[in-house]
Order: sequence, then structure tokens, then C-alpha cells
Amino acid sequence: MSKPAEVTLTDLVGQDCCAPINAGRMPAPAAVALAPAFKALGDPVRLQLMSMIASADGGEICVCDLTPAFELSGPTISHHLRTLREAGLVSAERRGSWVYYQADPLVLRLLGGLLGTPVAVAG
Amino acid sequence: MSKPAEVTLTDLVGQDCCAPINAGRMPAPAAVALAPAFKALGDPVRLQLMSMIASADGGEICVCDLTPAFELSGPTISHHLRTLREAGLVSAERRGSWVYYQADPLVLRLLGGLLGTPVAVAG
DNA sequence: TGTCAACCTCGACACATGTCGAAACCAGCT
DNA sequence: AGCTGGTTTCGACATGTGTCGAGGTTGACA
Repeated sequence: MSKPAEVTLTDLVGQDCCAPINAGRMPAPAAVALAPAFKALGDPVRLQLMSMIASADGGEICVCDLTPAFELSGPTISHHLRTLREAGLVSAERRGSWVYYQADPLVLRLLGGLLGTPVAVAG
Repeated sequence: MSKPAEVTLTDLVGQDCCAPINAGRMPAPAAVALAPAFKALGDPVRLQLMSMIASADGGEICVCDLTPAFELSGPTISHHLRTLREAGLVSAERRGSWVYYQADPLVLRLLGGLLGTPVAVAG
């Protein structure tokens, strides 16, 4: 066990949340776990994909509705969706011929709570 | 004016906030403006730098306190700080021999509110 | 005014990322 | 069983990113 401090996003979600970003230095393991999620949101296409998935009616949306919404090739959209999936932000489910994507609201809330800085300035 | 739809982070902060990510497809200009901020947070070192700056006593912290906190060269830390600066997340101020960095709480709150989904489910 | 320290910029390199076309895979239909 | 349409994976290429060492700029201090 050379890397006992490894932490996953799911671990952090399980703890309900970690400390907000203005509550002291973030531990390196948490930073390593969280950075990929923010990085995944660091692209305009993925940000729009994420918003479409997160706001989808019924909590899920078909890839066949996502792909034509951009002027990008199918493989490129698939690549971005994979990035979101590997970052733990969305999950995919195949049903019949189509694949449906759903957002993970807990992870989104985790990230949001991290930045939220709920008026902490104690003004 | 070939690109009339260009939007800056400051514009978005000025509007107090844009719609949360689960409230419909994010407009492309907003996505283009927001993505660099998330991308800047998409690195473990910058996430830790950000947390140290945002939680600094007095709202600011000296570079001379940041650099020795990582096993990275000075130029590398400077590069990451520049990335955070260009993303609009922090600002720098020179005072005497040292440079002090401060976080922009409004931008952090904007990003957080975007993801925060503040219990909107009304459960 | 000269010297020193802190910080940034520049140039360079290895590696990761965004994008595409071609091909493989998977489920449904005839 | 074979064909068809939808989605992902593979291979390739141009571009962007993280890191460093060397050098420049700024301000303090003797």
C-alpha cells in the first residue's frame, strides 16, 4: 500500500461533503480526487452537455438528443460524454438502441458546496 | 462586431448569477466564459492554492507562504497563480517586497451557485 | 547608489487533450 | 441469419498544459 491516502469522489460524497474551499488548505488527496471533476467542467462543450443532462426531463436524456445539438462529430461528443462519465459527474444506461445519460446531483452539490462560500465572511 | 455574444465572468457576476446548471441548456457564450474558471480549478495544485488563498487570514496571502508549501519550483507556482488570475478567481497586489493574492468571493459564489442546486428539489 | 532578495517572464521540453475519420460493437427488424 | 441504424472505440494529428532552468524586473536596505 504505497498510496494509502487515495480518495475517490464517491468517498467525498459519502462524507456528505468536505470542508468548503475557504476553510483551510485542502488536503492533497481531496484535491487529487476533486480536480478531475472540475477539469471535466472546464470545457464549454462539456459545460453545455452537463447542463442539458442535469436539466433533462425525467432526469435523463438520450445521446441521440445531445449529438445533433452541437456542430461536432458523433465521436467527439461521445468522447466528451466519456470524460464526464469518468469524472463521476454523469452515468450512462443503455436501454434498447439508445443510451441515456443522467447527472449525479450529489456530486454536483458536493462541488457546489465546496465553492459556495455561504456568506462565510461573517460580515 | 463579429462576436457580439462575447461574455466575461465579470458580466455574469454582475448579473448576480446565471441560471443553475439544472435549469436548461447553458447558452454557449456563458459556457465559454465559465469554462476557463472551472478549468483553472481542474488541477490539484491550483485547487490547493485556491483553498489556501480563499481561507487566508485577512483575505490575502503572500506568495512567499504559498511557494514553500509545495514541492514545486517557484516558476511553476507562479504559473499556476497566473492561471488562477487569468481565470478571474484571484487578484494580486504588490506591497513592498512581497506579492499578496486574494480570492474573489463573488466569482467563487457564482460558480458554486451554478452547481449548488440549493436543495431546489424542495423535498 | 550598489547589492540583495522576491517574484515574474521567457524559452524549451514531455505529456495530455480536442478533434476527426474509419472501423468495431450492439440491439432491433425483416 | 443477415441487414440497418445508433454509439463507442481506435488511430492519428494539431494544439494546449505542466514543469523546469535561466534571466529580467521590482523594491528594500545599507
